[in-house]
Amino acid sequence: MELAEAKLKFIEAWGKLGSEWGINRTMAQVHALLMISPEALTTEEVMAELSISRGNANMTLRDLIDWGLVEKQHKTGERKEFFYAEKDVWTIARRVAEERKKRELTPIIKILDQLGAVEGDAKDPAYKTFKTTVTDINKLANNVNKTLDTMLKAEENWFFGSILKVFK
Amino acid sequence: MELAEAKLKFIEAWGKLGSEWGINRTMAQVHALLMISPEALTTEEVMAELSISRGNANMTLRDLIDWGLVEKQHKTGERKEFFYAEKDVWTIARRVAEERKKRELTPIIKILDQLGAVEGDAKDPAYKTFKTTVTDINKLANNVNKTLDTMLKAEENWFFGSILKVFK
DNA sequence: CTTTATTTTCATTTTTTTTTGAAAGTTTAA
DNA sequence: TTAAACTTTCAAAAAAAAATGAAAATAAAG
Repeated sequence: MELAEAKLKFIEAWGKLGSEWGINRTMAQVHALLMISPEALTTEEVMAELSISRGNANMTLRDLIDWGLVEKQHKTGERKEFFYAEKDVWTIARRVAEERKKRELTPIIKILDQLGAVEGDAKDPAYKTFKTTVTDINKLANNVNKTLDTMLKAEENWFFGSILKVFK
Repeated sequence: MELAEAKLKFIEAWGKLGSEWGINRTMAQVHALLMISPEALTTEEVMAELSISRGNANMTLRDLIDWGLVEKQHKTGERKEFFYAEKDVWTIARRVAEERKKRELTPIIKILDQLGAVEGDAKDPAYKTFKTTVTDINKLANNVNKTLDTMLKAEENWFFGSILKVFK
């Protein structure tokens, strides 16, 4: 396969995967494009490569910066801004985990805590089932939370090395 | 908080979480409703509780069955079908992991394998960056794959018990 | 069979999400 | 200053996703 073709396929696949996980397809595609670019790109280049509008490129790049996956660079003599993507996959995975934890896990745990305080008749099956389900989900969420905390502090090696042996 | 209010909040929160993770909001809500129902519900009941159409309820319930999260039940003397949700959170987590692995992880690994075979000049930075990025993502994906395999075979205890101590 | 209850399908409509592009805003350099 | 280069915003348009509902299909009962 040619590089040009492979690039297109990678961008397409990454975009699809992103959209399956609730991430805007274009954002995932811009991320893919920058990940495989050795050099930082300008907004113009991103627009041209992916055939997207200026507004879209700008907003998407800002979102990627908010996710900690892309950084703005300035080149001396150049007036334009350049965008460069983090390329270490372990760092990428950690940043994504960190953001989703903050944006989604923490809020849902807060709600589950509130719902755990529901009042009702201990003999009512509807009450019992509700309470048990919410409590169990809360426990699981807290375990995921703790595991992520550990993971976020850990070294790359944690995942690529020893961890797997523990479960053999 | 009253049970009725708590139920609504739970259904709403579960629907929101689902949509953030690429799962149709209504599907997540139907799942939430069934998880907190001690008894299996009919299509009619699901329609009424969530104010959704028959077609929507039917398709959503079928999807939940495909995900292995809900089962159809038949009651003697009753002609209607009843729907009952798995309530063990560890089983739910496993089923979801299993399905997403099959639907998303396996396909992307296949593509990454193909892209790893890209031909090019070993001195071209564009080629090098592409190759490195794709290879690294492939390695990570394979590690996630292996970890999931282990997890899927493991006991509930794996997650709720010992595992966390390993990382202390 | 025939009727009736129930489930499924899918073309159409509605809603939600994403994208566009032009105007407004900002920064830099002369 | 002023003007050109560049970035950001956001109302409107387009596209994508989800929901509706009535007709078709299926299944059970008489």
